[in-house]
Amino acid sequence: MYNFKEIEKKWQDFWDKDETYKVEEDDSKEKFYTLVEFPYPSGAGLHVGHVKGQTAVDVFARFKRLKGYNVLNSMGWDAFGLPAENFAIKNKKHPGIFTQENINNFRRQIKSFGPSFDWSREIDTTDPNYYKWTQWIFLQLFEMGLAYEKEAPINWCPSCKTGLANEEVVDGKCERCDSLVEQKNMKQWFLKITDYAEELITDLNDLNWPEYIKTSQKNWIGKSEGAEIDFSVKDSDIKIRVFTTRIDTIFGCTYVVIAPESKILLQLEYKIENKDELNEYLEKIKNKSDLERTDLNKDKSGVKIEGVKAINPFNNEEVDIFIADYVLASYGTGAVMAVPAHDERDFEFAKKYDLEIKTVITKEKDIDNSISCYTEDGHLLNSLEFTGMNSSQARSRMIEFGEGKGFVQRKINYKLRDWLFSRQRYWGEPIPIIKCSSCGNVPLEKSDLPLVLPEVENYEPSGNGESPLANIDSWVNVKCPKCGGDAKRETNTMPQWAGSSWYFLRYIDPKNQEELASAENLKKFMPVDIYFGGAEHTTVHLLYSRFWNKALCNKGIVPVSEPYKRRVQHGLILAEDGRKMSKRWGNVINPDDVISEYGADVMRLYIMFMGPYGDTSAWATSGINGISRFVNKVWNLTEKEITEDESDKETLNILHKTIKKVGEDIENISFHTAISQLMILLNHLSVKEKINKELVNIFAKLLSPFTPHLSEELFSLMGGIGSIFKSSWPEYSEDLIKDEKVKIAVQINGKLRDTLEVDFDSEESFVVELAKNSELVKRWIEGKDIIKIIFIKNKLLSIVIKQ
RNA sequence: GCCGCGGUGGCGGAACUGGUAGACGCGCUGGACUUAAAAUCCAGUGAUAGCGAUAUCGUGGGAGUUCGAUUCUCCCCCGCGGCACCA
Repeated sequence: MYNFKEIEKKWQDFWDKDETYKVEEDDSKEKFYTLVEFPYPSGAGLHVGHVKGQTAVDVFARFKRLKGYNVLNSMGWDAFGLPAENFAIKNKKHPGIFTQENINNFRRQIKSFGPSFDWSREIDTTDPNYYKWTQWIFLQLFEMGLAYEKEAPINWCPSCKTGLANEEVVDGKCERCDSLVEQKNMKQWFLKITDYAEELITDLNDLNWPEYIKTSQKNWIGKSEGAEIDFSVKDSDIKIRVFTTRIDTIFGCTYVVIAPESKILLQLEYKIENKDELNEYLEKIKNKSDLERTDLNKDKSGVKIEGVKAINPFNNEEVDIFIADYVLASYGTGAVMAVPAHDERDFEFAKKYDLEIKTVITKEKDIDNSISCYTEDGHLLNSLEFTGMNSSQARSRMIEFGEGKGFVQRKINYKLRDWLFSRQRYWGEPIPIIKCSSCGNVPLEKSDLPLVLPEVENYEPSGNGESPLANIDSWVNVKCPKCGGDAKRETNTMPQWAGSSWYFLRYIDPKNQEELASAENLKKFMPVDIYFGGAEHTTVHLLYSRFWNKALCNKGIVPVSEPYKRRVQHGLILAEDGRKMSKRWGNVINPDDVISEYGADVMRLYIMFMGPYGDTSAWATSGINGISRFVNKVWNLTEKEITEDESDKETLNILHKTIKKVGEDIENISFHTAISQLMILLNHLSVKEKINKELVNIFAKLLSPFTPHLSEELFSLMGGIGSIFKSSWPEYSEDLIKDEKVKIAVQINGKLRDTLEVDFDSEESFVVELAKNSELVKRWIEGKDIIKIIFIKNKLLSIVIKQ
């Protein structure tokens, strides 16, 4: 019986002492940078989901090491965050204490399943030596004009008492605590991610990422190309600028709509005749929650502005102006031209308020067949000189025409908003800015970093938009570094996403005191060759960190514009009952328990065997038993007679097929099929009485990415010296993969009637003769005309007969 | 609504550029070992009919292309994920 407890411990100790996974200084070897998302060290401990990602990166890293690469594979802690802070509030203890305890527990748990991380490079985002550089990067962004302060309506979570980025609001609720998010006007720090919107889209093209992640990111950034058109307000100099992607429908515009929060209203104010009615409406809107406002099913409402008319510059027609909350102030210009005949929303609104609907696009040329709303492209009607053109033609002609006259501008809009970057909480990186009444926002000097998070008495957020740091007068009140006058520190902290936006750079040179990482090392190791992680980061972390990397690249700090060459995401592991694992259901699988019952190798192998890596699958105790059987059977090979005698041809054939398939499958992240091939090989070997020593060695190597402890033990039993991971991946021989005999399928009119065993590469004439003599075939073709014979070497013979 | 992915035995899932559907694992059935059980080992296992050789059906449904379709084309149904009043 395989004693996993003893053997796993033995090799884990060996790896620690041997520093087996330390990145080598050897420059002759090509680098390979494997990365897995570093965990937030929660109080709940390691989840099997973490194990899945960390095992996958480990399989890949070990494989690449054996393939001769100098592999960088490390681990760290994304340790700022709300749970630690909430713990601190409740227990009146520093969140760092709780965080350290959790980190220690996570480290122990991760080490207990034996992944090959270079622990000498471990990082922790809450360590001042780390966040010094997070702050430094902020200052670079500030210097580049990419970090700015602005008073704006922001997403505010009343329960977490902090502002949130757009990416942290899901269905109008706080991603963390599910409270309804409110809009609050506050002066806040933003990062100008929108400057990179275009690059963030186009550079996706060259990345080896799953298509669905690319589309998700594109959708999130939401590029749309169109034009801005100026409508002038009758009897005034005021212009209302609208954004549209469908300038081809301009002649169907029967009114203009302004968002309730739009600043244009102030300009128009002196002309408005129904101010009371408008104010009443605005008041009503204000009281609606964001969720209510964006509910698609809600009735559209609005109010006509009396006394003011807008003029369509294309035909000089006068149209009415409305304010309505179906138009968003935050997108485009905050105003739209309404074309009810060709836009669903405008159509709905026009129906409700009985407004004119004017058809200008038809599906078929010159035929007005539209009864309701037609939103597709088509041919123009009633559009003066543009009549008869198709939509796309009309769009470019109209833009040219309008640009010539000065009332149209080509414009690209993005849904992506700037990243709200300040949080009114304690447990985050302090923003390294001093606010001086005469000099404005003054950045700290590099030599003043890290700006260490000070001790406070009370970790509770004030709720009034100030972080707990604001209460420490001695920390807040400083002299302005520029003018020497009285000044105050910025008291907001950075969001949790900050530390994780660049951690992959720090692994490369984690102890560097002078730079975030040396240029030389960055050049050597960037980009990350393969990045494993979870689906929840498709549009948040992945987008933020690409942005930071791009900004740093523009500053000449990072040598590559895209940080992650290849991205692989894993599917969830559900509980045995098919539900999500949760304390509430009491169905959580704790890796500690699995390891003590079955061993680390069995857990790793099982998780990799559960199904396709990207798929969701449910934990099955019976399944893990099967893997346990497999591991014991592998061990039983050592009880056979180990010889130097050569293996038989069939064995070599299967062995070499396995070498080929396991290598290819690991490369393609098809771990479960790699393992099934290893099972096929084992099933073949299990019935033998004697077994070749070298064959055991090769088998151990093929298994080693999945079951490193077992493989080390086998390797050393077979006389290997040192770690198996310092050896090399076996090569396969094409000759040995070829089968000597092959089975050929014989089909008659497409139906399988017989299989013939023949020599490899047998000729058509030979196989046809053989088939014609087969009783099973004779039965079907006797007395029939053969119309056609299709022969594919080593595969099949298809005979077509006349019925 | 839009975009993306998927639907294969009792279950997880295999199947290369169209070429023997169901690899591998689980489960189940029978047998060996055992006083017995567990563990282990051996054999079987898509459905239907047949003692069997074998035949027919079979990859969500319907049509099509083809000697041949899980794979390609069109239509439809269902499930999952993302986005969603973005003009």
